[in-house]
Amino acid sequence: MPELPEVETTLRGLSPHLQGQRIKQAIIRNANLRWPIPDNLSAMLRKQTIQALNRRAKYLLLECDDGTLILHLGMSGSLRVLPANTPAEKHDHFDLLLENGTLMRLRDPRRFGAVLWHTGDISQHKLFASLGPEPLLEDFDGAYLYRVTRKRSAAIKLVIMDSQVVVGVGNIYASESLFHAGIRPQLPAGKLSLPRCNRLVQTIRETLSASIAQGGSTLRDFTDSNGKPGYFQQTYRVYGRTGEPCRMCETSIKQIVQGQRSTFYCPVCQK
DNA sequence: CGCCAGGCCTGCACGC
DNA sequence: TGCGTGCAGGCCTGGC
Repeated sequence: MPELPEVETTLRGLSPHLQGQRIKQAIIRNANLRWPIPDNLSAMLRKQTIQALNRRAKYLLLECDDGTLILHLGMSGSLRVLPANTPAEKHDHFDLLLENGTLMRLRDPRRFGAVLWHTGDISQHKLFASLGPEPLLEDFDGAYLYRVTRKRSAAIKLVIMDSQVVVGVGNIYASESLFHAGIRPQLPAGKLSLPRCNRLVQTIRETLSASIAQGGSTLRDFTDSNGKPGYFQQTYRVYGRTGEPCRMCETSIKQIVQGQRSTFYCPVCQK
């Protein structure tokens, strides 16, 4: 369940190991991810230097000399840095072996992740062309959210999970942010006032930032082959707490389905 | 054994 | 036309 904070933590953990390093070899053990890993990827990556590592939405971007390696962790993916001779296990589908002996390994049991190669401007890539703003950058603010929700009758929870509105707000943080903002997930987006849009933007930023900060504390384990790099269990306010007492008012937390996924909320604290 | 979770893309039908 | 919306389907495995 990598959400944006896990992806950001992974980025920060990988960067010092990978930045400026030259790729010796890419190994594809199972190309069958969400989309097939391109056939020619190994040839493309050979001798490429990783100039910079970045993140857009939940995609990790390894910017190389001649193009960008796009990585997505899907539901169950994780990336680790390991010694070059570490034996691969069952769900280890992709390796990047660096000339300095470092190995970056993708493990993804459910194979919802992705490994893609793109040359040219990444914003032109099909997957990136219509993405909304990053939730932690300044162009995502209350005025923006107010403007883009005006004519939308869909539930606010679905709208903040719409990657054209804002990226990186997954199912867990959507429920959590709405709880902190005191907004009922079913509320038609167009009915939110400007102050409530301001508040919701604030709580989205805060829940994501707090989680990233917490993830940072696990970074020392990033290269530990036994650990789960950059992943962290948190205490949620509503997510997964169906029937348990609200931490604010003790009312039983409700679970509903929106857009074929579970939503959790407090029927008293959220209006 | 069956069912569910999850990210996120794709396709369909429908109404304005 | 082209969009927003609601729905379903696909991909996959581990855990209950």
